[in-house]
Amino acid sequence: MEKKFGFPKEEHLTSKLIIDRLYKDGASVVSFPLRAVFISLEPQEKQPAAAILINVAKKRFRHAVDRNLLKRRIREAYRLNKAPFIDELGAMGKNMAVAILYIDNKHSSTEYLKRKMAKLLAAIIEKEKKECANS
RNA sequence: ACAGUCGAACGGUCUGUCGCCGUUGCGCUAUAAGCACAAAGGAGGAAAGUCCGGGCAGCACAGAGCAUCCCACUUCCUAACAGAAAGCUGUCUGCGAAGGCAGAGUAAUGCAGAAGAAAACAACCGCCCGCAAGGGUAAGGGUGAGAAGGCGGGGUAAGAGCCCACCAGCCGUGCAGCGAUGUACGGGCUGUGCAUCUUGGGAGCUGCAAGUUCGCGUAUACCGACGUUUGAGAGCUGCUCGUUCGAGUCGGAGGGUAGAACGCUUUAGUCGUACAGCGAUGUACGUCAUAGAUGAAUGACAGACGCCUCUUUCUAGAGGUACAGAACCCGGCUUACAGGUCGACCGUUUAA
Repeated sequence: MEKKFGFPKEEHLTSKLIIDRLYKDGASVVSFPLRAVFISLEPQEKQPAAAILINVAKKRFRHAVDRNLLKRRIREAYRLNKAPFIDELGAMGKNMAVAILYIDNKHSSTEYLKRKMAKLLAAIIEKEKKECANS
């Protein structure tokens, strides 16, 4: 049985090539204080449905401790909310690379981030569906 | 008891749910490898700033000269240092324990300098001698950080180390100290700061995105300049000399890759004991093995307990719980920090 709430290394986005493409061509969705940049990829074997990158800008939080705390909270928010998102992607037969950026200058609680994360992921699916319908 | 100085060490604990990282064990599948399960681990005193020093790595290294940069009381420690220890001299703060700051040399040149009469072969006012011309004079004057070493006495026409006592500085000798230096005696008679400079010691350059190996992939197609002993160009620290290599090199334009492993954690290592030393530290023996990520793990959430402050119906409530996150590794420095602990010492008060 697959673990529902895991976040193994395969789901981290690490390829420099894909990251460059993502920032260049990716579509964007905002659910304040989160912003997602994403791009759909050709499905490949042995690849998870979604690869995620979390980023908190040094410009907004000067200390590494603050950035780490936010990245961890965002990661938890994603980990606990990803199941429906993955299912949808599976249904559409797509792989996706997503960068999640934090665009506030203040800290946010985990509870708040969870709610916003659910919204954000739903918005990605919606936008991608529209995209498919158009093309 | 209160207030303080210096030094040392610490800087949360536990439970539950869901996760992350590498290690080890075991099982499964057909090797490679992957998957599942389990176990024990998984940020700091500053991990920070990246300011010094070293290890390590690559490249370079016949030699000479010039320049550049860093250090500067003494002895000592160290792998090394701009660091530490123990001292020395001057000065400032404090009743004190203590603490801060400065510390190679000054031969030559320059600056100070819009002050002041004068910044070192001085003479504006003043004082003295003199009819005057002129001469003597650093005691008094205002300026300045600094005015002919300070202060008192003698002395003198008035004055002056001109002479004397004491003090400061300089030189010499003796004594004490490894030494900086201190001290005693003697001597002549003495202006300040800064820069350049001088003396002594030191410095090759670049940093783990170093570097090594494997893998993937391509293209020198094209254009321009110079050139093969009439030597393009490159290396040798920044320059010069000198020297070595040398048949391609440089620029434009364009193409490909950006995955993995090693480096990577065992060390100038931790802790303990003994010995040596005032001390930094060293030696010997024993002991322990303790993060290794790479778009970057070491967590999120909930609860309980500590600790601190305030309130209080006196056993509860409210609030707070810092600074801060490894990135090759060490030794320092600097900066940030809720809270409390220990040791030595100092002052005041009380008691004995």
